[in-house]
Amino acid sequence: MDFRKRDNVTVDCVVFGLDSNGLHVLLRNRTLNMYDDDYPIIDDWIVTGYYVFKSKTLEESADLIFKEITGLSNVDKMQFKTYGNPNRMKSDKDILWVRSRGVKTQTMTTAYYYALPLGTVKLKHDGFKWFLYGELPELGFDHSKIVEDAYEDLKRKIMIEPIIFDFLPPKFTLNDLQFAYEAIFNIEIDNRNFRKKVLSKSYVVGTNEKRKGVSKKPSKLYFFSREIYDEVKGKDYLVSI
Amino acid sequence: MDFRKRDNVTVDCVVFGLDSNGLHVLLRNRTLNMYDDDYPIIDDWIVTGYYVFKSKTLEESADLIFKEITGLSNVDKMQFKTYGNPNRMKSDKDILWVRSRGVKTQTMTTAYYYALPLGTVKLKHDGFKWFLYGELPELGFDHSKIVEDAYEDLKRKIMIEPIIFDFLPPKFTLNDLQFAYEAIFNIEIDNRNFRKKVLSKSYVVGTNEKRKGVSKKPSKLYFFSREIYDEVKGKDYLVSI
DNA sequence: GCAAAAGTGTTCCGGATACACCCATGG
DNA sequence: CCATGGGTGTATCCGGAACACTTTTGC
Repeated sequence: MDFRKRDNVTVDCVVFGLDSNGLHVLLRNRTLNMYDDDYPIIDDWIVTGYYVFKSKTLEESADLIFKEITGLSNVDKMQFKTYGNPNRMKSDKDILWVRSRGVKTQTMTTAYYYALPLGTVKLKHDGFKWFLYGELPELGFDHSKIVEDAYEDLKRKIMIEPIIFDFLPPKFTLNDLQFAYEAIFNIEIDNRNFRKKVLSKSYVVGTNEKRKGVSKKPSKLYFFSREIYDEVKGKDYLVSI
Repeated sequence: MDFRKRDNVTVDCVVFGLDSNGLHVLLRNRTLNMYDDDYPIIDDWIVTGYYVFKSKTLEESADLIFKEITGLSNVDKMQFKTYGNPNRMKSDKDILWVRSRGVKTQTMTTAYYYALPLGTVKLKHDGFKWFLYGELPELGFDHSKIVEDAYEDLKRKIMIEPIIFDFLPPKFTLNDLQFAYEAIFNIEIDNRNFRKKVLSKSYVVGTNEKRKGVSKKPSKLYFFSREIYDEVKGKDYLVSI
């Protein structure tokens, strides 16, 4: 394998996680101490990214990073945009930080996002932290824009691809699913109409199991069948002019 | 300006053009003669692409290429995907051709598409040619896949962004617009329902002008108002779960 | 005056919305 | 037995789909 890196190309991974508090983004602390360990001159947050190895595809490179930070494999991802402005890094902080690492400032980056239930990730150390999407801190580089673009793309794609299920465990209740939509779009949905609509989809399949303990009345569990989805999807192609 | 190139990054431009025959793609002939000028050992077609200059953004690089082949500026474009498989070029032809040009085989490419009325382009020489989308020839590299991806992305985005108007001249008839949809989606649309729907959009604005000569009864001309569109668009955000 | 494309209304159906109460369980 | 979230049905409305004939001009 060719372990050399393409020294001007990186991959960035925006990780979305959902729990009962809402939609989160996983960020990594960016710090730089110059003279005094207690007073970092840089202390903000970034999306995790890294260089692409010459022998790897972009997808493989993204998955390597994702596995590094979450421990997970085989999670769906979406490539949503490539950023190639040679002046992407323009703030003093960005240049300082990048130089301190001995890397280049002229990099382009291809950005991906991942979606998962927040609880499935065990963070390695406190350099990583989940932030509610509505309460993001100051981000380094152009990462505010990247996260925003990821979110916009997510909202779009979620209406035409079954990404929503990536945010949920394999078995979920209809109320879980409704909450996922509500949290991501920041809207309220009528419960009865929602159930009708979801149950009309053949690819949301009921089980005989019930989730107990959490609430008072046990709730029925469903799962998403990708097989059925793949069969059905071509037909209801979105042509509504 | 830094005229050095990023020697492992290119930009590819898929150019879609519409005329009364349907949706076309602009391709460029790829030939290689080795021993005998009359018997090229490579003679197929590719999408136009080129290296990215270190001082340019990806967008600027794409526009340079686009201007080079069409003579046009300020045409909307869509970045739809970045291809980063180090083994993108695997066929003998591809490797032969690339080596003959003294360039690298390990390149990634960020791909854009452009949409315009076919007639606005004056082709410089017969190395370039328009092909009906349904009758594409054999393409070099992974360009069949790229063109296909571009088309899929186009069909998707066209439903949620006003790209359709890029295919038409500034002033167009409702029947032109209908034909554009029909050609791109390869469907038939009811004329009466279509008119009702389009006329309900405030951003399709009627003029007092009529197009004469082409057909028997002169037809009313409309234009697309981006100003009105931008005002209105936020409101009807696609949330239909 | 006729050929050819432009333009126009009404009915019907299905999916979306609005809305309020009973159910099953754990404590 | 009561608190809590789970689960259910109906009436209305609106946009989409189906469908055929008249109008205006060039020749």
